[in-house]
Amino acid sequence: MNVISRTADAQKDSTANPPAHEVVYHQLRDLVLFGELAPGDAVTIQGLVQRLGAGMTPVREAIRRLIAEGALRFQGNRRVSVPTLTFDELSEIEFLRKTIESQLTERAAQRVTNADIDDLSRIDTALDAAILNGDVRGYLTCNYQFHMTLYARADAPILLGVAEQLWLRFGPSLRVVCGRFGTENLPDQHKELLTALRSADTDAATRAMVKDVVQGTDQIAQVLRETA
Amino acid sequence: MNVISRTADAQKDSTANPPAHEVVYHQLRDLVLFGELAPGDAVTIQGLVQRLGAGMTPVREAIRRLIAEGALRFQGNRRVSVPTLTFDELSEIEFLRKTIESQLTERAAQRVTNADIDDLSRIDTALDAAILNGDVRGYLTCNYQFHMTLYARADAPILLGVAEQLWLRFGPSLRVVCGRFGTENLPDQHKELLTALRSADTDAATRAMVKDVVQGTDQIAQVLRETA
DNA sequence: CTCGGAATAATTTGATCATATTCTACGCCG
DNA sequence: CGGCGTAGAATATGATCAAATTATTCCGAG
Repeated sequence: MNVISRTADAQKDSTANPPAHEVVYHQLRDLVLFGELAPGDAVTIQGLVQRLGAGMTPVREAIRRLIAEGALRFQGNRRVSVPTLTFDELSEIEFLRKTIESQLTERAAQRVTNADIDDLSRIDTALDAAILNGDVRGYLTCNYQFHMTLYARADAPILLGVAEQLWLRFGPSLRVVCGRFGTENLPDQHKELLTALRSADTDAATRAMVKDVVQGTDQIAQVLRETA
Repeated sequence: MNVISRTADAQKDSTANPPAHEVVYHQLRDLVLFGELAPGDAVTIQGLVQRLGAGMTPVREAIRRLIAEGALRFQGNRRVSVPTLTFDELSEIEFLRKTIESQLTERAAQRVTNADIDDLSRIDTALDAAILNGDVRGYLTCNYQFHMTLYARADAPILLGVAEQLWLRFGPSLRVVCGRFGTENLPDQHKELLTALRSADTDAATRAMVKDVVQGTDQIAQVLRETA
């Protein structure tokens, strides 16, 4: 039957080893997203070949892909680097995040189940723990996971893709923010958001999300001001 | 002096031959954007190697880049194809285009010079000629050029980049629209837009742009409805 | 004699290609 | 109808070529 072959395929897919360029892409993506690479850092092919123990071709493809997504910047001469945000770019990002992520929150709020909210709660608990321990990497990953888990419920792949791209753009700067302010007073409107979700208050949820976005953007802006 | 060496460099840059992967990228991009490739068409590496007379590596990179931009779709098995839009995706695109392109129009309207408006006028004239002649390719390129020339004045690189990605997503479907309706009654709120720009009426300009977006989206939706 | 600057040499890195390997899909045979 | 083998395309590697930045050296001026 079709069902059997489908199951066989699914099993095969889960067992399938993902292609190298995919693996390298995700590794490099996380490096950018969680601030392992600082703004302005040079990204060389051969450096990544050694760092990740991969071949040249997969590394090349991963870099191209991340350039297309705005996570890396092609400097005209053949050099590639992690972009440094300008004020103007940051305000563009703020505008886009406010419209897109509030839309994602609105749609997600209408679709979340109790199990979803419990998942989000668990992530938020881990996030709090990371803040207490001063675990910057943990904070960044949990925060990202919290937002993306919620947005995944919005059932809007294109909006989600754009949102992911925006996060890639300010990821490196966010790491700098943590280094500057410490993990104590970082934006966390998650409690407010969770209670809004539990009471199915869509408006309150989107308001909380916008607050979270603005707060995060402001902190990055402050660091930019100091650096300049 | 520094000035002299800089000028020499600039001259060298203008003469510089662009790398092959860049050339292939733009060729393939135009193929998608102007509907040379229909939705659902398979995109093979070797097919492009022959069609464009390029090497494998540049073609690979161009394809990856366009996949990252949403212009092509990776089908899980190693196949790549031109995506077919769904209704849900189309409505996401409409939402994003309305917010982003109206924002771009607003910013551009505050910055355009008379020379810019004259440029836009010229493009619009060429567009009208293409419509009269039933020149689909000419219509598509002029229409794209009209919008992007305006948006370039907005001085907002990130917004512009997202807008370009969205155009890549519905480019193939737009070609189908032309094949279905002919070029006669295609969306063209450009006259209204131009007069608004001339009188520096920002609100009227953004209203005209939103109308243009909605009209285009509706026609695609109609074709999708018929195809399904 | 020392210092600054420009031209050039050397090293590093990116771009491209030819080739081997692996995986998918299709067709054939049991 | 299902499993196996083959064909063909995509993936990945390493070598080779080209470009750019860096380092060095040489010359002239102070």
